Amino acid sequence: MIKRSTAQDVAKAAGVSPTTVSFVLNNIEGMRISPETRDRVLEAARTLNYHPDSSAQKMARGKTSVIGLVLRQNPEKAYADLFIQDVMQGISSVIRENGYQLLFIPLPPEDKEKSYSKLINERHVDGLIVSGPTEDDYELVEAFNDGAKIVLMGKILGSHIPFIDIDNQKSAEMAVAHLAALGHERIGIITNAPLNFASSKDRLQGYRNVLEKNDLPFDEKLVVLGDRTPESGYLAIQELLKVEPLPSAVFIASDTVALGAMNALYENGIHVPDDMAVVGFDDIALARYVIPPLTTIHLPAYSLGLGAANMLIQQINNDFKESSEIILQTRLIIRESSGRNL
Amino acid sequence: MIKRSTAQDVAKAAGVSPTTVSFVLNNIEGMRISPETRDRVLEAARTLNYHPDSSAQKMARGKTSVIGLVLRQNPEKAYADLFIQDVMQGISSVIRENGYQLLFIPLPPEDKEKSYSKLINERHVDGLIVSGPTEDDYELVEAFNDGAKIVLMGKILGSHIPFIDIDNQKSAEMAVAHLAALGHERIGIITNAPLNFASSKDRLQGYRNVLEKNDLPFDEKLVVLGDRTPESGYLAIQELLKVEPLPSAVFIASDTVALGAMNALYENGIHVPDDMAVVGFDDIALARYVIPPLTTIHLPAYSLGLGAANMLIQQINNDFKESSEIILQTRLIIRESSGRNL
DNA sequence: GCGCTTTGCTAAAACGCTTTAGCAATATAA
DNA sequence: TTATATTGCTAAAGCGTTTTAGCAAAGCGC
Repeated sequence: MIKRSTAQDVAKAAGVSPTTVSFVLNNIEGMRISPETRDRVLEAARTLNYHPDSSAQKMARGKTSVIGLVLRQNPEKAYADLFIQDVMQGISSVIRENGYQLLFIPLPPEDKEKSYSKLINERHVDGLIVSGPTEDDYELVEAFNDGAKIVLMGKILGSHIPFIDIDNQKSAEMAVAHLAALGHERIGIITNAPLNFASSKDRLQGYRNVLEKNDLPFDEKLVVLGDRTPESGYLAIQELLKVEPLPSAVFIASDTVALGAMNALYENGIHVPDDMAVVGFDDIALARYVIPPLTTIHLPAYSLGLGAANMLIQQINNDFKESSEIILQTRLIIRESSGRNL
Repeated sequence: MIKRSTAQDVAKAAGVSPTTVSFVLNNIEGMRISPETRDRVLEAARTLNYHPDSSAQKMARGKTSVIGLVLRQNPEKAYADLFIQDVMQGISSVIRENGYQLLFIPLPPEDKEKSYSKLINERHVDGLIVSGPTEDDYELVEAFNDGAKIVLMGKILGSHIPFIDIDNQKSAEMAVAHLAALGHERIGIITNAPLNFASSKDRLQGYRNVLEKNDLPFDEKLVVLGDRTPESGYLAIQELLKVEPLPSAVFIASDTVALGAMNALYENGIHVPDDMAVVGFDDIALARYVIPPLTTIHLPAYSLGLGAANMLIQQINNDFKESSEIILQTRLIIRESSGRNL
């Protein structure tokens, strides 16, 4: 194993001090370095294949240049929810630009041992983007109050943690209103996740609002909980199929869950949209390729990631340009799974 | 912002030296610490909410406890290939157990600026799992020869880098042989990725082998390149539909690509499997939920991730139990998309 | 009471960088 | 010519750990 070369080595090779090496390599302004010296250092660094040790830099500079994306889910499910992929793309794009790296952190909700402060205190990360926080994440609030740099995707009521989110309630209303407008009077719902997630609760509320506005009765039996995976949708829709009388449409508050549900419908010989209209939520990349293509709510996942990363970096730099509470617009994408007027 | 507490602070609070703090907290054997002192240190650490600074530990210990998963793809596509999700799960499970963390590193093939050695030399990571290396990744070989700890998922011919892989050629043979056995005589192929990826090339070779074995002619027009995404499949299948005479079956060497292709078939009113039989590759979680459910080659993605992580950790510890070349078994999963005998 | 071992702890160096303060040499101004 | 500014660099401290070497006190055998 060839030994890594250090700033010392470069300094010696170039006949200067490590200080000068640091100045040259970091392009420090205001430090006068003659062009010849600069070239010599650069040359030495290149021939020695020098790369500064990031840990040493962290120590010296007091920052890590790593930001963490924490997914408040089991590791098994963390990667299952497809919309997170677009989010990651958005985050990646700004992060790279600013010289940060992304650390991926699945953090199961039941993991209660001071995980956030651990993450931050151990200086693994400069800041955190937390996706899908639960409603009662006291530890997160505490960490933020202790000075941790945090941006939420979603929100925690009553906290002052900056967040970027969509209007889940209004978006769900759009989805269900579409179904109602098509003439459906008995509409089921499969939630995206358990109800301790704010997004689930809000989407369910949106569903109820539309029923009320259209004088449709609310039937608890038509509410089934999903849990982010196709599997959960596959199971959930079976529950719905047991209900009498059968709904003619279902709003599934997650495309990923909807994929599983649609398969179960197919297996049961129930045709979408003729026998059962379906509207999803998220507009994952695959939604357009499902058979039949899925009517859904377009959630600007890429922008969500982009915005969150921007907010976080601003926060880290104590440089607040934008508002610390951003709500992004969604829109209804009508494809085939919702069918036509009854 | 409440100041982070350091080992110094704990030492002072417990009335001992930082050395003792370190001994207690790391449970160093052979160092005699009285139970009372130990308790005092532990107590102080708890009340001060002490967490060791990971960078400082890295410096002192010379290791980072982070391993990198590098995806040899554009960041845009890195998350699109769904099978990688299962791989990540497998990796995560061993990594957690061993106290490592996962750093996610999309590394575009065109990114030629010494990226691997940069990663390793900057000490961001202790080791690397490289997914889908291209055939001619000299830099990777060089990094390995320089002592970097690397495990490949896939392989590079002629290098001695440990790898874990499947037999792509044989697996593709299974897929195409299934189609041939059903009576198809004109079978197309959409590759999973461009042909500079070893897996693509091998799968194509498997396809050719079966044609030959069954005395079926090889027609270049029936070979279209996919590129890991549903979009690429959507486009690729249209190429195939222009060919005269039309194939009656197609082997799509990636389920993710197949999803897009199947949608295009649907849009063109071509029924799967009656008008066109389809066999995929990977057996992503969704394959079972596609309509119609996808016949495919089950690739043990989880085990792949698990095995790779294990091999890497052994390599890091210079503790070679298992072989450094592992081939995992695949199997054909027959669902509906391949249909019945013609 | 003398040497020897064991116990329980600590001092100090090391890891590889950044950054502040400052110094010598040269250039400029008066 | 002397005072002052500028240029081009470096010494050394500091970041928060781990770890090696070693020291004082206590215990033990004789």
